[in-house]
Amino acid sequence: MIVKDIGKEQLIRDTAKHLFFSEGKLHATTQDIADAAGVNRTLVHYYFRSRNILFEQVVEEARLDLRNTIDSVLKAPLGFKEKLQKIISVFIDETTKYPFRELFVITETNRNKDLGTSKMNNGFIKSFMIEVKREMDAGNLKNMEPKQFIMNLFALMAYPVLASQLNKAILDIKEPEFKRLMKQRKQLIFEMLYIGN
Amino acid sequence: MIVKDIGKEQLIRDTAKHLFFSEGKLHATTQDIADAAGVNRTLVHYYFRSRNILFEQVVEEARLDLRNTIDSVLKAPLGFKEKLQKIISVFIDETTKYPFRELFVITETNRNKDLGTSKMNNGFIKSFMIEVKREMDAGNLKNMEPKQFIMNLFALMAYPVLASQLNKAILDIKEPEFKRLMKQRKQLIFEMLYIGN
DNA sequence: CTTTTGTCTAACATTTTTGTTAAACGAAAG
DNA sequence: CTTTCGTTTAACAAAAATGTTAGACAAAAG
Repeated sequence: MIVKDIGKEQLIRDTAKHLFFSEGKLHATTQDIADAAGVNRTLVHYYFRSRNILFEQVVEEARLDLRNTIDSVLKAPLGFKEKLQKIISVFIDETTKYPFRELFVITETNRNKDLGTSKMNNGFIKSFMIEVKREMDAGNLKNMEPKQFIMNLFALMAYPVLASQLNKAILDIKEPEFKRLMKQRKQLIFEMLYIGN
Repeated sequence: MIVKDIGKEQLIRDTAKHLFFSEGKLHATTQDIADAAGVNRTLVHYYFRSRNILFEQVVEEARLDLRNTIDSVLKAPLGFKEKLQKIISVFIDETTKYPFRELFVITETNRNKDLGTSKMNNGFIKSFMIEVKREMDAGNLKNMEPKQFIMNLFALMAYPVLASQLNKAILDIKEPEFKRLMKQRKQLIFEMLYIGN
């Protein structure tokens, strides 16, 4: 992992993120984090006072990153078709980079039902849903409730990476083939959803 | 929760499963489990000797249940169309009953990469993939690699429930509406995948 | 040079979770 | 009735994880 020299505080935060989001070690202890960062465990407490504070910060960053990722593409000034392609592209790139980030947010959002709710929803989704409805009326998308469309979109983008180990096990495939399949998916997902031309 | 009188051992196992799979409390301690089961914590150790043994048993049961669910429908002697409908129906019913079971299996399969692999894959998926290929050639399914089709299928079935809290947050909906949307999905997923008549 | 300041660490303390033991209890067998 | 045997529990022990303190250290300020 690339290490910034800017400071141990950021190093610790980044390492925690790396353990949680890239390696999927959801139960990593302060010791695990310190070891991975190559610092003394006490330093974690020096900067964050408690594991929980570090934890909260990282969860919050994850939730924000996820939300920003979604927002930044939803509000892009593009035609629907191009926007949809961009959403898929950006989201899959992000997901590949941090395969477990969404799993992490899911787990934490489940654990603390109230906390996440208010911080995720925003106006962009609503205006995107209106666009979706318009495209359905125009015959470019299969007709359904826009909310269903969005759930389908996220499902197709997120699930395969999220459950990559399980998918590999069920389909009996190894990493190289899995990588190849993931590459195909940007185009594939678009084709599954967009039936216009 | 309905409690069988058959014995505390099974009660403890069931309670653990309930906490893990239905409530999503992935980090429940022996104390949590004992409290939820209404038994003394020592009893957990009396029957299972260690938390880890109980844990392994429950993971194994989950993996087996998931595999059995998949197998039982895959090998059903039905035409493809009916089989696909049945797969979706059974899987969604199961997922609704144990919303976190797959999340749990995913998390654990991630944690212990080697363990799960061998125990999940089996012949039924392979023969199902052949059926899928045949239906693609017949023009009843959009043409793609069968493995992609299966990932799409699982994604559409599993993700919305798995990430229900996140979906509710993003789409700004409450439980009743979410339930309604879930009910619609059996038909919807089928229609998205099966383009024949 | 010495003082200050922020960073870092070892040693210690506390809390949380897990695991063990010895004994209590009640039902069924003798 | 008393013995046996599986179940259950309280009390104790150990381990794992978190949190605190006092002081070392080095670089910058005086």
